[in-house]
Amino acid sequence: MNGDHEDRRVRRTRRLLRESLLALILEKGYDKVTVQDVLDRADVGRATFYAHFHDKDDLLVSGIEELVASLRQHLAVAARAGSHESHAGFDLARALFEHAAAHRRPYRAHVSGRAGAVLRKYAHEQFTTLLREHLHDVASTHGATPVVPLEVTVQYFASALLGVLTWWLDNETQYSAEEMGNMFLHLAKPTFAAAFAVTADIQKGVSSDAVTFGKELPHAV
Amino acid sequence: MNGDHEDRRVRRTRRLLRESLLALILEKGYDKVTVQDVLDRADVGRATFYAHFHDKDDLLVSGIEELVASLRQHLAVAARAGSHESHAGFDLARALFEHAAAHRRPYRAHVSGRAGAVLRKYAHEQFTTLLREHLHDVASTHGATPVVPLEVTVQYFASALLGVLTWWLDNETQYSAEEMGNMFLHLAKPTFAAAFAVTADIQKGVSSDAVTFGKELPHAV
DNA sequence: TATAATATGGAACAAAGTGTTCTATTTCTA
DNA sequence: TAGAAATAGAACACTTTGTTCCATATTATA
Repeated sequence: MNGDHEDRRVRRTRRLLRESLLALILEKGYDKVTVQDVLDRADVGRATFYAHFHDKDDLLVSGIEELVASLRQHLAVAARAGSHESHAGFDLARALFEHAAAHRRPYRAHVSGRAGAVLRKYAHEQFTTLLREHLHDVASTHGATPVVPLEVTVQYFASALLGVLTWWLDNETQYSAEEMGNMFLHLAKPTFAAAFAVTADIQKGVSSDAVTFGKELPHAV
Repeated sequence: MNGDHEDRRVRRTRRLLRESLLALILEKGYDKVTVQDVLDRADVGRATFYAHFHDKDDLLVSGIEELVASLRQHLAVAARAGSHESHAGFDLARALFEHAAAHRRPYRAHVSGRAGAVLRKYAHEQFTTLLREHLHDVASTHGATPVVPLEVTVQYFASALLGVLTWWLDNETQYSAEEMGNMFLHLAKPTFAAAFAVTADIQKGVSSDAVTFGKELPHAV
């Protein structure tokens, strides 16, 4: 059987390349790093590089995938732990800041301003996917009807979260992960309430001033 | 007197170069556009290009500056018009979406996902600067004390706004500028309230559950 | 441990792009 | 119209990219 284990040389090469790129991003920013830089730093031959990765972007993405996997796992644990209190696992944000604090180096390289356009886009996609699933769940579980098109809310939250996180990563942190998480939640929660109309409340006529936007609901035009 | 007027040839050259870059960004995305592409499209000589701009980024930034100037003017007008109603010119957002709708092409090229890292960063800086000034004004005018560090709120709003705008630009719009502005405000307003504690209310003890974050206020730690 | 498989290093390569310099020519302003 | 200034074009050295070939090394495994 071999299925699972790569050749030791392969593992070594890929690890060296990923680590070198990471270090170089932190030093010069992704856009200014050349393949040659990575080769020199990793002390790996040119032909070898192209045997493993199609180009610089490919290496970059490969590097972040393990970080994303690690984050997803961390979030899953956090979701299970806190699902009964507060806003139904809404402390995903808190968990994210914790995870970022625990893996500050890769986060700075891959999420902050030092990262290139490729990764910012990738990170944004990860966040929107996560939030889309989450909001969808919450909506159907709590019988909440979107007042604003769900996708707009998703983009809104994902961008705000990514933006605050990026700022925190790029500015020598004066706030702890916990503080950041709490601040974000404090800002986000009221919006969360505004984005959905709880069906029960509507029946009570409480949400009389709730306006519905977009074309999702027929009577809204 | 010459002071104001550039040589007609200079105007023509710069205009051609900017327009060519704009068109090429929309076709291929900024990162894949080469100086040679711009030269060919504009039918301008290589030496001429480098007589005017230091490099591709320089041309890019020069191109966006007139857009920003135009936006600032539009916002100033909107602020004057609506300063008495609603949240003290908070409909800056509405005005932004209007402006973006009126200048869709340059917005798509310079703000959306097709733009490079350079411009995203530039746009983010413009937004934060604008918001920072605005929130500062509102805070001092209305005697509102930040509950969350002002810079965090700035980053939060700027990112959310830029994110929603980008999404709107990149996805063949099904929503009008007015709808987008209204949706954004609907999401943002509650957060705005949560970000500040109005001094008058504090004296009445209404904000008893307001938590203060960060190290800005001495008693918060 | 011997061997067959395979990953690596190094060099050489064409292709594409960058930014500079020089000169002849065209176009502008005054 | 004349002098000033901008432009086109070509040639240049330089950097980076991605590929190919082959000798050498390391590895898994029988």
